[in-house]
Amino acid sequence: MPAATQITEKTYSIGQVAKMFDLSIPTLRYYDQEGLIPHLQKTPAGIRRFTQDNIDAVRVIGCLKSAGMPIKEIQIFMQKVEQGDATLNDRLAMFLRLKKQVEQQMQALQNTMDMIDFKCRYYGQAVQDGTEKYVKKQMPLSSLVLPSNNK
Amino acid sequence: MPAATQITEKTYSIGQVAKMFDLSIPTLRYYDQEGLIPHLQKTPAGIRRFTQDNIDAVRVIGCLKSAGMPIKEIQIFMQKVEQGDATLNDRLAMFLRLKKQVEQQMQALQNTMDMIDFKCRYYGQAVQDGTEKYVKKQMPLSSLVLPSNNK
DNA sequence: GCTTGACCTAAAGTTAGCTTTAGGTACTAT
DNA sequence: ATAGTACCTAAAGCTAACTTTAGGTCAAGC
Repeated sequence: MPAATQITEKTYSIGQVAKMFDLSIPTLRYYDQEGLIPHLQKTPAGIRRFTQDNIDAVRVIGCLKSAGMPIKEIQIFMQKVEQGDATLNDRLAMFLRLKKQVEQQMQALQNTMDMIDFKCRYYGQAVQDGTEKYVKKQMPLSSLVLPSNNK
Repeated sequence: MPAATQITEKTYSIGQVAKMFDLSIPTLRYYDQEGLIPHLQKTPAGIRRFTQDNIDAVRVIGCLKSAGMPIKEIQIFMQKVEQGDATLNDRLAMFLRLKKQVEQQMQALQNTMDMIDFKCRYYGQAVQDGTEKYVKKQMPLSSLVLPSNNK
């Protein structure tokens, strides 16, 4: 064994991380300020150094955000991450809940897509006719039935 | 033929429409103010009366919003609706563009779902192990490959 | 030794999309 | 006629998620 077993992990500057994720530097600082990046360290001079774990956290933030989760809730999740193994159950429960929410979002987006497809057909015909007059009666919006909300 | 052919279409109050779509009354007024509801009429006393067309417009607003379209753009679209048949091409083009955007959103949401599924498996194992220690090495986040961005 | 570029903090500013407030009008039933 | 309910406008207020501003540190290269 070496006398000084200091495994200095590779780290990245805030600018490098910003480019990786196409985020602005102030945004990353804001995330840090809000406690969204567990265990993010600074050099004695006060410069942030991102470890792989920190980078993974930024990736998870992106995921949670695109699932529509507000910053405050992401904060709560990251606090649980900081608390270690005692919160594993909570974190699993959180992702299971999130999965259901995202399933609903996908269904909602599919409904939106159905409406858009309808409108594409509608306006496709209207453009052919040169007027909306005929298509308006033959393809009323009411002919687009919303899918039953199966629970 | 009757002497006075006044086809008085059935109309709805703002409160009724609010309930139909589960929107607040101020929200509907705000939409009207922003010009999102073409041809919305008021009684001489200034009370809004929603025709079927107006109600269809509210439904379309909901669709465009859930497609992530900002109010300002919905406004532009509704202005084209008000301009009549001359803008049919524009409106078709708009929905075709929107369709592509929503396809991308669905792909993004699928990626989010993949991450969530991964985290469910990850924390499921961690909970079984009683610690994150082992699963962290065996299932690093990097093992979740992002799908190639096929154009 | 001085300029350049990347970083820092604290605090104020911005934008979207509503919501709330304050004060008033108009049918509806008792 | 008066109480209640639903509607109205104009304007101010609110929240989230950043962004911008102002002023400063630090290490590297010329």
